[in-house]
Amino acid sequence: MPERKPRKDAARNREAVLAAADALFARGGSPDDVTMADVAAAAGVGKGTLFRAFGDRPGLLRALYEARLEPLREAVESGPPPLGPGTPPEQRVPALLDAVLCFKLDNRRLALALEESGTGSPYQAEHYRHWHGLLRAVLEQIPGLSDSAFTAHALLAATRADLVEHLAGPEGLPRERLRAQLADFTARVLASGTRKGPPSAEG
Amino acid sequence: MPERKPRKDAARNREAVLAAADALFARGGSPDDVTMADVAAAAGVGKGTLFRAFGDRPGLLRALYEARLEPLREAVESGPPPLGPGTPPEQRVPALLDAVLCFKLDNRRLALALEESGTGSPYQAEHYRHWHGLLRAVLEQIPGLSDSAFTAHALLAATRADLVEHLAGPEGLPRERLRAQLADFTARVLASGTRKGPPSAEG
DNA sequence: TTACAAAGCGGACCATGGGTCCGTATCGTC
DNA sequence: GACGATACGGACCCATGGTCCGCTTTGTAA
Repeated sequence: MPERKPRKDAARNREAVLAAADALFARGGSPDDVTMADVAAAAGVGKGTLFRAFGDRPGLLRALYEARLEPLREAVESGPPPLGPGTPPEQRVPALLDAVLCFKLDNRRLALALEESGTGSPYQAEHYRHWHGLLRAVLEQIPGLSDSAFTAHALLAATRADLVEHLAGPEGLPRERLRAQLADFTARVLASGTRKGPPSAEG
Repeated sequence: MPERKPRKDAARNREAVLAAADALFARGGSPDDVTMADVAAAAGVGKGTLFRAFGDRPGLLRALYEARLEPLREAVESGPPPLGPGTPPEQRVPALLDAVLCFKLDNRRLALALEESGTGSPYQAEHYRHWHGLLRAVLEQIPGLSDSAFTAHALLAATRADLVEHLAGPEGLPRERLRAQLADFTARVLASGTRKGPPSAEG
């Protein structure tokens, strides 16, 4: 089932919808002020088209999110340090968390929309499992840390979209300050496992 | 405005609604399978009554939650150690987090319903601010910890209802194991501060 | 006990937004 | 150019939160 390619009008419409949705979510305001009808109208297509292309609202959000996430995913899977695979765990963990945080800062409304409008728990989502699995694996390589799975959950929880939104905007902490605080927190969690010298808290 | 007391049928109905909602949410299944109409029907009252008493859905959830939370709040505000005020911060922080975790374990569906069906972000909720403020104040008394506010957020994030639900059930980690993991994580966060000066890159 | 206003009741009703359906238009192939 | 497959689009459906208002209950005061 090598999924035969879509017709070209279908492809065009798909792109139009993604672009429109992107623009709408970018505009400030609560994510669920953006209705599916709004998106369809902004894209210049009918609701039927929208739903056929993405299945349902979470599907659209997911598609958007994945698209935005792609570069980061690539950087993590096959990029240079400190994100890429060739990085010592002690540096890679904070780098990963910082990257996630920055991503959520850069895509606040979208991340928010996805987490709150998701099909049930965000923890079911494929992309969460991906990040959690990765982080867990890296944590596992750091000696002196037990419960990598839980630690990964707990660290990722500190980057949840609604928390980030609460802290960062509007009129909240500046970006760099938030990054520093997360880095500090991460360092504390990692430091306690390793007995020896300071892990050079800088990423 | 010394809010004159409600009529007794109103009081009775309010209780009936709370009891019914409690029972309905306790029954397994997704929290939003429980509609307001369901609650009204189960309580044997009309929808109008329900909405007059609680304003809206989040209002009902909040009322239920607060009621359940009351004993814990009391234990924290004026109970004996390790929850009460007379406890050294190093012991009180883990005790508080453990209490929150246990509470969410004991009231999973309800906590879930509240967090996901809340009016926007859970971080706006009065009860969150309460816990955060308290935890932050206690953390502040521990030397060597910077960014108490962020630390409090991050620690509380590890007890979020959907994460707890994801980990604990169904067929998940047993209660004691989860508690142990959270305790361990908390200890790691606290331990790292007491060793030396602040390693942070930003103050 | 009766009278009567204020408080409360309840369920028909409304608005909104996600999701479906199907007659019509477009595509792409022969 | 013709014809089947694919896609379009917006009218339509329906669940659910929330409102409205004529009727009932309660509490009080004569």
